[in-house]
Amino acid sequence: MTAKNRTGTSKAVYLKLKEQILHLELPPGAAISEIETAEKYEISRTPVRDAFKMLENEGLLEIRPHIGTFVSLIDLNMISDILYMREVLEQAVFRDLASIYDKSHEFGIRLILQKQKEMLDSALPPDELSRSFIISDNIFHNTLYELAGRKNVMCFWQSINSQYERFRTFLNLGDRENLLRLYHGHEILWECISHKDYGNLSKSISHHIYDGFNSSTEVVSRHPEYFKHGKTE
Amino acid sequence: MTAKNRTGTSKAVYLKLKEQILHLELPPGAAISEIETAEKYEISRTPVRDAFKMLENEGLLEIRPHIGTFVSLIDLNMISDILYMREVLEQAVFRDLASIYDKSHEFGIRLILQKQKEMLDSALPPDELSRSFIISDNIFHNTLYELAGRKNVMCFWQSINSQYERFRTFLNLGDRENLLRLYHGHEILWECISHKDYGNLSKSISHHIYDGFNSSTEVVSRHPEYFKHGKTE
DNA sequence: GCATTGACACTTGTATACAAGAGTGATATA
DNA sequence: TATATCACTCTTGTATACAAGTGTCAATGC
Repeated sequence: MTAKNRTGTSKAVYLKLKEQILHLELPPGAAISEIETAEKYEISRTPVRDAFKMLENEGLLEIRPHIGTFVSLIDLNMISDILYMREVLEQAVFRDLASIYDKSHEFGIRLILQKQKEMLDSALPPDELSRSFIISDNIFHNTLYELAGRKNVMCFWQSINSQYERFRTFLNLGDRENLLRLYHGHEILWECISHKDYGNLSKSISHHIYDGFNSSTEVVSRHPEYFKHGKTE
Repeated sequence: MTAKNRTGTSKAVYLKLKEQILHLELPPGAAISEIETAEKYEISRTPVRDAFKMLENEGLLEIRPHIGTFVSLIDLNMISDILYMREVLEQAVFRDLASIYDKSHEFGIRLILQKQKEMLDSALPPDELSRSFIISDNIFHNTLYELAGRKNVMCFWQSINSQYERFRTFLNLGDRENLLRLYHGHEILWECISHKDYGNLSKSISHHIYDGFNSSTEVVSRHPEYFKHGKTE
């Protein structure tokens, strides 16, 4: 973290902290101080404050004036609603994409899918595999949104996706078995789109999204302190 | 703007500026300086900067480092995608609401609708009528989301709704005739929900949302400098 | 006349000092 | 012993000084 930059310092801190939060190195509920962070990266409080505000906007931090700043607890109700939005939006967007699908779209998508398959067949260490695959997963979805002409929907989406990303990491949805299921989900998704199979498209999207989430109760109960258990309404 | 507060100053400035932007008192493209704003409200640059960042997050300001800060142009592609998301999400949420509807929901909604009717029948000056009605319009939609048990969806929604609000003001969708159409849209919407009339529900939502937007080209062409006419893709 | 250059006035980004809320714990008092 | 109070230290909020990028425009050299 060079201290010479006169621009981009805030963003660098933001990205660094975000990574640590998403990978649970900064666990939910942890206290995080402006001064501490500033000293750690040898910068002043100002860019740190900027970064904190950005993370607060994404729901990853909770700033309580004159008390402290804390990594936000995982709000299962929020996660549920995020998945709901994703389900509804993707069903609509991908249905639109299927309706305008033509052969020219094939190549780009096949390329991404093949890359994912190669990753899974490779001998990458689990941690690295997981990280690479999730990046490629995002690219896959981004590309579909873009082909459907709904780039803005994707843009907006990324701003609230952080909380779900963290949850996904927590569930350790990154092991090989889960990644394989994700990959097969992608293949099925694309089959449905390219064959304009609207009936199975909706079902495969819902399954793809909620896969893993519904079987999370057992894992969640092992770290109750990470979760917000407010009023269930 | 009291300068004695040690908390809440940023938020106050944010709300004030947001109001001015949404009501086009600060028109799209206008330059707005941190120092100027700070002097105007007799505070320092710090809370002004915070407010600017918040508005940038909502897409209402564009901060160009070392150049200046400008009220963002209205991006019609973005508006289109926002309406699309709203259409898709509301169709899903309201359909869910219809499926769990029972008589106990009736009273609260009827109360809101009656209030709106009274507004329209009153002799309020157009400006005030418009403002009050839009607030009540938001309450109406909020309540429906809440009844459907999707409060978080609404929350998230409000964070990207600002740009649409501004566009709506620009179109002068606040005149009595348009407000009446909005009101009738509400009545029809609620009829569909309470009678579980799924077929007409989707249609009336789409109509309610796009009403006014499609007839906007003429008005838009009168102020081309307010709009972003980037690549149409 | 034209192009280049450099001083200058602006902007936002960053660093730092101070203000004030909020919790903690020791101490004085009943 | 129980309780209230006050000092201390932590936090974030705000004010201000300085750094550095960017564009303007006039002066200078050709």
